[in-house]
Amino acid sequence: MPRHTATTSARRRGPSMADVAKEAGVSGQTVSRVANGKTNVDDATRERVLAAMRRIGYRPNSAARALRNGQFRSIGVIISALPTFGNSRTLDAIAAAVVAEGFSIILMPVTRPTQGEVTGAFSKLNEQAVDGVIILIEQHQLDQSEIELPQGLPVVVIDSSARYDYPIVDTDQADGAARATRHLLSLGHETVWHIAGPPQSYSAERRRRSWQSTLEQEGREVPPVSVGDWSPESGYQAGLRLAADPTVTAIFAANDQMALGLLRALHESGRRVPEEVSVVGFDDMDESAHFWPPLTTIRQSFEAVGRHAVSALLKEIETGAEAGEPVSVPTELVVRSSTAPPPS
Amino acid sequence: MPRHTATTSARRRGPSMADVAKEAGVSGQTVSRVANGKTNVDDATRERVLAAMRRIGYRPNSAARALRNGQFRSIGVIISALPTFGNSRTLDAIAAAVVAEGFSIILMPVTRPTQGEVTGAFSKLNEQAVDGVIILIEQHQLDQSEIELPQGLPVVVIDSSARYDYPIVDTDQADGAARATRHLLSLGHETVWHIAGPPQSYSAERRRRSWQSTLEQEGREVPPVSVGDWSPESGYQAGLRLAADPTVTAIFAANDQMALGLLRALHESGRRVPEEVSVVGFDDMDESAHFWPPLTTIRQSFEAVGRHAVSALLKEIETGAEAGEPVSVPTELVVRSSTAPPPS
DNA sequence: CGGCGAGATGTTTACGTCAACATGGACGGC
DNA sequence: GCCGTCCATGTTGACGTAAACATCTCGCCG
Repeated sequence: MPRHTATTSARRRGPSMADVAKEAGVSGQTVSRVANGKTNVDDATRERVLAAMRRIGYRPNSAARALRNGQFRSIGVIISALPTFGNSRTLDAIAAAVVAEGFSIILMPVTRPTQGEVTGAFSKLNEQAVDGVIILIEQHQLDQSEIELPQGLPVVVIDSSARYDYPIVDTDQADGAARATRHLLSLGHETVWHIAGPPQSYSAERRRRSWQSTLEQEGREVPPVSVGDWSPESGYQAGLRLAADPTVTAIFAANDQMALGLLRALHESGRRVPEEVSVVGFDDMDESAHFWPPLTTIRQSFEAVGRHAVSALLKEIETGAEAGEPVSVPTELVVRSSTAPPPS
Repeated sequence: MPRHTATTSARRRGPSMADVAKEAGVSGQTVSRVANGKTNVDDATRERVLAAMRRIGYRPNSAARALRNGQFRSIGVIISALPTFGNSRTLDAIAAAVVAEGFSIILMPVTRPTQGEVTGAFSKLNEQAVDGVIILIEQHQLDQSEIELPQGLPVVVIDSSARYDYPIVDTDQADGAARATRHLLSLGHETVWHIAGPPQSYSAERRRRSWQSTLEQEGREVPPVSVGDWSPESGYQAGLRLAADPTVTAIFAANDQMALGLLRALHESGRRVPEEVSVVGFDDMDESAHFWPPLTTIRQSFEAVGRHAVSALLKEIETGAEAGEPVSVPTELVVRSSTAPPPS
């Protein structure tokens, strides 16, 4: 590697407290006091320092501050499948809550949710740069074997199996799936078919199990499950098969995207929604109200999930307390035009 | 604020190089050399140090490293409307590219894209913690008056007006809109109607202008514009009005979400797509292929935009060079089932 | 067999900030 | 008028790292 002179590629360092101090004719410590809003500074002096700061464009150096305090005031988010509807919403809520607390947020994307990638995310992005971590990973083989997270770093897990020792925040998946199933049953349908998400996903599993046990509780037959991968395409494929069976009158898709594909399959097969077949989704995406027909679905509050995750993490960071109670965020049934009583 | 003893809320600092040095019986400097993969270390010594690191769980302290080097190896992303389809995709691409370069990424969300919020994002999250910034803001009043960005911090702007002095990376909006318009014209439609995005959005403006000038070039009448706000609901409202006019046979919606609302309005009004009315969208969301009918649209590569933004920024960081050439990412017409020749 | 260079390792110091302690002046009570 | 107090401000040092420089040990060549 060639040597450069200081001006070439080296970042020219910004002005430091010492520069401000010289400019204002005070000591560095006084500058520090002003920068941190301490009260024991004469008003005139404070003004002079503030003016000097503005004049030379002083910005506090967060690295030095972090080094001094042993705290970074920032939290990391390990996330996979960021552009996913739910994940991006949750991330947004997390980010908003985090900055509201005066922390900043470091994003650690992983391409695939494998064990190695996740542990790598910790070490690769030197984990000494965060005070805590939120793990937001859709489907994980993680559960296969314990993943080792660095020493005493506070961690909150969203949407995980209960295998972790860390606080968990999530939507009440079981309750949502039960609502969807009961809604269809209460309209008079004999039973409810299901297009599930990928079995590696813990949310998908919970929705599937809850759908099943709700049917069993009501003494209904449990039809075979179609398995998708959350994508509209997989919903479409499953829908094509379901549409061919005239006994199918009610379908619960594990998310809105698969419901969209399902609707398309039903249209193409000439099965009218909701007159012949009723459909319920899960998520309540922005788009769902404008599907054709507008989709009845289960709304989950990603915002609440994000907020709870942040507050749990911050509490853990401040008190040093280990894992608190898991938090379960309730869901809501949104009835639109894709459900109706079965044809008589 | 009450005083705590060291064990209470104070983050217990992890082991430092000094600890490793003592454990391995070498000097701190040698530990540093091993940590940084320098070659001038005896193999036996290196092994010993590595073992010591593992034994006591050493992690490099990035704050101290940043302080020493004057570099953070991290870049900030100022983003508004994160959960938006395009933004989350772009952010994902940015994140992937950034970590591939060994940098980490700090998220700075702003709730509204006002001048104050954006400048606040710089100072609030002490901007000394990043080596550069990518601004990803959908619609901005920013252009109203110059926003003052901190001194010599490298900046890349995505989807902005040309008012900035910073490198700009964006989709070739004009080209995309022209493709959409010409596609409809080439099917035999007399003219093309347009549902535009919000006028504050520079992308929306460019799409609208390109649609208009394409029509003018072809000597077609330019119908009045419907203005939406990107949401399916606004597309639906505009669609209701358009559907009532029997002379409307071809509509170009400025994004897929508004196209979705438009499709619903056409269905509700009993206007068949594509037999009576053709529709083209813009974005090519995952869902678009499964709209009813599957949507003809303009695909833009958010991935390419993200990648280019990162490489432009990194180049600027390394060389210190000011604003490079703006980058324009091409679009692609994806023909599906929502377009056809007009009814004869 | 003395000297010299190369490579391994140690020592010093500075990066920017802020807690802890030190200093120094003003003011009030007796 | 002397002393104790309080408040503004200054000085010192340490956080963990790594560049620069210093030292020490070999081995090789003349």
